[in-house]
Amino acid sequence: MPAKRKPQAGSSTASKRKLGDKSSDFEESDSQASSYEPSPKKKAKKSKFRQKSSPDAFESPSAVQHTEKSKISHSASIHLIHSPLEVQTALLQWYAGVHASRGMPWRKPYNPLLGPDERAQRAYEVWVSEIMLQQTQVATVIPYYTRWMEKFPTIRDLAAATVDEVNALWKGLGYYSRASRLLAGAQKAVAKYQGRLPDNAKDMEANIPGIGRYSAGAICSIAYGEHVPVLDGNVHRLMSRFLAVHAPPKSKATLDILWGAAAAMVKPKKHIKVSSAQRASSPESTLESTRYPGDINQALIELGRLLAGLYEFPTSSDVAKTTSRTAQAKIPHALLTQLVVPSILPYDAKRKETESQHECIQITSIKPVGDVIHVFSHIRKTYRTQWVIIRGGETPPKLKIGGFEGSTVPELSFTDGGGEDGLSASPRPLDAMWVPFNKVSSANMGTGVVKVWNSTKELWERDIDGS
DNA sequence: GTCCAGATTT
DNA sequence: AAATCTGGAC
Repeated sequence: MPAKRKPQAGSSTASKRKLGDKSSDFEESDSQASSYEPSPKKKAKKSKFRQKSSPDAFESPSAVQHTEKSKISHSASIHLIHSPLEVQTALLQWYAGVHASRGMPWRKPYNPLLGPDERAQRAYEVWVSEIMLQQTQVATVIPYYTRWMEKFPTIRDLAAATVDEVNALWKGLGYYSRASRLLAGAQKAVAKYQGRLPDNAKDMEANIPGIGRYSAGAICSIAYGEHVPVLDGNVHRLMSRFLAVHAPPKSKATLDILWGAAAAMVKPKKHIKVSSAQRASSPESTLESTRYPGDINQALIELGRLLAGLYEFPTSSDVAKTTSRTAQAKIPHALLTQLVVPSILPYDAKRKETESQHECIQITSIKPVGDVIHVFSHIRKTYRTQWVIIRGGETPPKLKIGGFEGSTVPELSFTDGGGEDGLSASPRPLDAMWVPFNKVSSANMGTGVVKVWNSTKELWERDIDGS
């Protein structure tokens, strides 16, 4: 998914990261389970998976370095969404608060009462926006979109236009072949479909030039309410992290997993029969009726896109390469100041009987995990990771984020590595950034997995036990 | 992202 | 020979 709906410029490191980048590989061999290999590549393109010879400092105790292309030995089921409803709820709740924030003129609330013609008009609008968004970021597209709709309010207006008129409006967007396909698509829709874009993704993709799997899914879910998935670069990034996928990002196996996950998100729920009277009185059913596939897809895209407001684990920047192992072990204690915590006991201090578990937190263990290299554009960053166990407190400590201390923790937490990420929004609990320990890699180091809030307690307790 | 041409598989 | 996959171009 190269050129596409670009993430907000300069927002964060993640926008430049290659998902599944294998610049370094640490995967704890995880004995059991099936062996899942992302698409059997023909010849051994070993060079592509450059190995990292663990430099200086220390060796990672649990990391295993592979000399061959690593195979992932775990059940493929970890890459499935196990409670789509739960995730959907959190996602839509998040989206409800941001969907209108960027003033996208093509984004309108889904109206299930619309008739065929009105839906087709919506499809036209979404279509134009989607094609423009494939190559340009939202802020830039808006004025182009507005001008376009003024000149060609309906698909019939577009169909009647000349290439020159279209190109004139497209000027500055580049990729003119898209503009000409837009025109060709409109003409075909008028000539063969009574001026209405096909109302289902399959037909749309098969018959309208310039519309592929992604666009068909986006347009049909948003305009027609069809339960079809979308997977663009943003959703790819989101789902990769959510499911802790660490594999060649473009391989068929990886794509299959991600499309499957995207499909699970919009899978229609066999709704329980509710009378309109019940619906009116039950907030539950009201929410249920609000779960339109188009909203889910847009929410996924939106969450995967800017990427600002992402969080990383507490990090100390610019640590000298020569820092000794002993000196490094002292860093985590200083990092506690980045957390919202009750009083802190020194690492080595013996806990006095009088000191309540709840009033004090204390680091009880610090272990080097190994180095993780994060490469994005021209920057190459080494994370010297340490596994720190913190004991005490009633709940997982939250990250102190400038000015937002104490605000509400959203149900969805999404984090990213990279020190230059804009840290905004509300503080996240540390455990919301939890990443399966055996999956620490360049692809997800410092990257939190989106977690549904009500599942974090369990994770927290499990981590404390060190199991 | 989509399209297309060449390679591969059934 | 049709269906599917893959890598590069726009």
